[in-house]
Amino acid sequence: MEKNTLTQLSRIKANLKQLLSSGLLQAAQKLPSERELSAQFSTTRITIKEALLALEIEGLIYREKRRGWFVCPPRLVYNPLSRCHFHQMVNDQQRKAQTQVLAVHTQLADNEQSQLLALDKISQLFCIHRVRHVDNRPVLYVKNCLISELFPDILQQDLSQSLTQLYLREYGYQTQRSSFEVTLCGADQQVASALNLTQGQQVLKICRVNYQQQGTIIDCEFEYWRPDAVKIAIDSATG
Amino acid sequence: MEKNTLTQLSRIKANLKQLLSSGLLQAAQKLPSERELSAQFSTTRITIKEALLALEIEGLIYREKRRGWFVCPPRLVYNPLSRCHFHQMVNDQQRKAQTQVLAVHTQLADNEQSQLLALDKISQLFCIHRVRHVDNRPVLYVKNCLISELFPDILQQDLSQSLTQLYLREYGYQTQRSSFEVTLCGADQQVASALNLTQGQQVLKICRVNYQQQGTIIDCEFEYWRPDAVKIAIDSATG
DNA sequence: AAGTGGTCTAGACCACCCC
DNA sequence: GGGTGGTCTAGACCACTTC
Repeated sequence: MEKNTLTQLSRIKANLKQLLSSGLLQAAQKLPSERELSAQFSTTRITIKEALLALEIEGLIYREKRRGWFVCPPRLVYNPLSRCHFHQMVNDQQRKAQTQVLAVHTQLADNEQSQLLALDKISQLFCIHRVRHVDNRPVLYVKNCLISELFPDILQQDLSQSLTQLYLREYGYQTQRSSFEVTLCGADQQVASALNLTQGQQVLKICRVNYQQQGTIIDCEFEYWRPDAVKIAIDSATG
Repeated sequence: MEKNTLTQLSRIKANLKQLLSSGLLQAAQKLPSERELSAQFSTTRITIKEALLALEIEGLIYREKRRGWFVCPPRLVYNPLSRCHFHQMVNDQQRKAQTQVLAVHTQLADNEQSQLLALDKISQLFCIHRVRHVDNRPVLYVKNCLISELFPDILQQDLSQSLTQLYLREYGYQTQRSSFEVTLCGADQQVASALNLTQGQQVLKICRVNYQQQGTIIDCEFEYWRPDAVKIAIDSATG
């Protein structure tokens, strides 16, 4: 049987949790600095950091690189099978959505992309990199990869809107079916910088492939979410 | 622009990654101890630990409490919408499955359970706690909560088998529809101890509600996965 | 310029696992 | 009983954000 050890760590965690649930701190508000907290709890910064990391794992607080620790706002509820687009989903949940195009380029499909898109020959892709905000916080980095032959001149369009709607309006492609995978991974330089993370911090990765009416592939998408910002919810009835 | 700082940390991570991809270490094999590694890399245990934690986030290695660090075996691919049961899913992926019943008890539904089960009055529940292994590693702690009125005498059955099949065979309840939520959280004492985790380590939580033919609720289920052990994959066509 | 988190050193004791 | 990771101290310098 395990002893019920009362460590510094659990004492600090309990205190901080009480502070968070007391409502003294608003959502997205900054916590005192690590140095201040270590003074208040008469301990070292390393121990404080461990306590903060534990609360981060529980989804109570989040970090912005070299800016500090903040209280988590409520999570966005996200159904990756829903045909509803990002701005509508966010608005439906009484939050404010924003999308910013970071970069657009053409490239040859790499291994991962070729496999997801089921390409049997080397193909040219359009890649669209965007960052999406909820209530002014960047929470999602998303890269869409499209087979360029199927989307002539799409790079001349306004790409900060819903791509799903753009596909339908300009090319007549409607998402009929999609498949996706969810994993956790470390943020690379690009993702980290867009989401104000430290490189290597954990993000939730969703790889999705969209299929149109005839069953052929439209595009594939790589989503990298701040893990504290989202809750995946799926119902087989409403697929 | 960010400077391309070459830290100790990234040096150690790169070296360890090379070691892992070299194939010198087999899946589930133990890494050298933190003290050994800190000597090899001429650094302190804290820095080594940070490097190991980073690799844990990337899903390359995992910990067992006070036993050491190990190489991650390939992930189990899991579709929570599939009607396929655990043992079959694991066998289909050429892995070995095992289920162990930890505890069974009756209790009154708490808030979370009442809400998931859509109970409008205080109800008695059967709760079945089990741990599931893949290739002899405990990777999933699962708690099933059933409304006791609907499942007379179920506690006399062998509960290490598939409950879905038991529901069908003994009571005629077939899962027709299910809904679920995915989040990350810290492991509590029970979960941690069953999965050889340290309390507070991150686990992937899946809350699921199953509905039978007539649309009424069968049970709800709380799954806690070792995050490195699983990859969620869903296809709207095969739902 | 001041303050923040990110990284790092050089130790220590403890609870628990394995032999 | 020896070795492991878990926890903890008391500092330090650096890169970056904010003012």
